[in-house]
Amino acid sequence: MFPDDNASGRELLERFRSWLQERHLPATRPRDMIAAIVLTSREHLSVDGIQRRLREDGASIGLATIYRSLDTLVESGLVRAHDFGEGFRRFEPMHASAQHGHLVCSRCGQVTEFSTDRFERLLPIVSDEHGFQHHRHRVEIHGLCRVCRDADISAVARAGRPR
Amino acid sequence: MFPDDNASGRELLERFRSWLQERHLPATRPRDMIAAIVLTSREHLSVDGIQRRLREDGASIGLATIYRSLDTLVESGLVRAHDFGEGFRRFEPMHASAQHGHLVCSRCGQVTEFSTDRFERLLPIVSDEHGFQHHRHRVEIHGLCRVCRDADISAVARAGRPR
DNA sequence: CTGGTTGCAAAGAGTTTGCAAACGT
DNA sequence: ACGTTTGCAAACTCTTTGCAACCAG
Repeated sequence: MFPDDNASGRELLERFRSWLQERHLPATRPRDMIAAIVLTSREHLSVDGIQRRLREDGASIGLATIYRSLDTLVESGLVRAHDFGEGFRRFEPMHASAQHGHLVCSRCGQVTEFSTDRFERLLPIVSDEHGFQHHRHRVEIHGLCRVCRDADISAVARAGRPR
Repeated sequence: MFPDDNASGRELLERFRSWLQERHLPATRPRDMIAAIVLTSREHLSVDGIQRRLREDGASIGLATIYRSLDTLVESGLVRAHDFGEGFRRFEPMHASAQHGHLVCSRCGQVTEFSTDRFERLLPIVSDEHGFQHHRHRVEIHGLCRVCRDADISAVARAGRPR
């Protein structure tokens, strides 16, 4: 799916630092740590997940700071916020990858990306048909990821066994 | 898009009443009013919107009751909950209409449905490719509806005029 | 220095829950 | 009568905001 190294994450981090510099915004430690975690991640992290990683790195940074840094990152255009209907948001670094949809596991919350190439040409057509000015779209498939699906099958098998 | 009468809404309401009866659950006035509002609506109502309509109908029903009735409605399978990333949920009666996507206006919040016929066959394929067990999907287009788009164009024109 | 940032705590929005009183069957 | 539902208020989760202390340029 992606090359195995996270060169693109590092590059995003550099771009964010430049973005701050251009606007004469200070590159503080908390903000940089948060940016590094979000931008080099391959996951769609939640605020909770970010805080957990920060703690793993031995930093204790307030929640408000995380939220405010994420605002800045979104404003810079290098991060996108998603609401998968879980009751909280997740944040995705804008790697060079093209438009994509999301496969969301309803059980473990894991998010996988998939190419929406085949959909791209249809969406503007649909928008036009309804007089809609298309800004962005969202294509999500909710279900069970491979791991949870297999776990489920085993569970069903166990439950079905005669007692 | 739909026939102009709300026959399908009335039928849903009847089905809900039967559903309650089957499980010996009482058909209370608050619950029935909430069901009637949600099931006969062509809109994707929010809890706030439901409460407003209840007040218009001269009823004062607690928020908790609305939430609990919605739980029941969702459980009955006659209503589906949506999270369009607005910070609250909207509820949609499951009219006989086929699978559909949503056009969500980022300015006024209006939601329009569109047929996803052209997508239907692609989604299971994508799921399979990733070992995913497909339960449901979500196709949304966010942008400006016709009304807000036109308002926007006028505003831009005004702003662009030499002063 | 000076303006932006941080951390904390308090506030805010949407939603859920505990409980006694009221209700439907 | 019985179990369910209701309304209220309190609790809860995620997120935002106010403010004094702090830090980067």
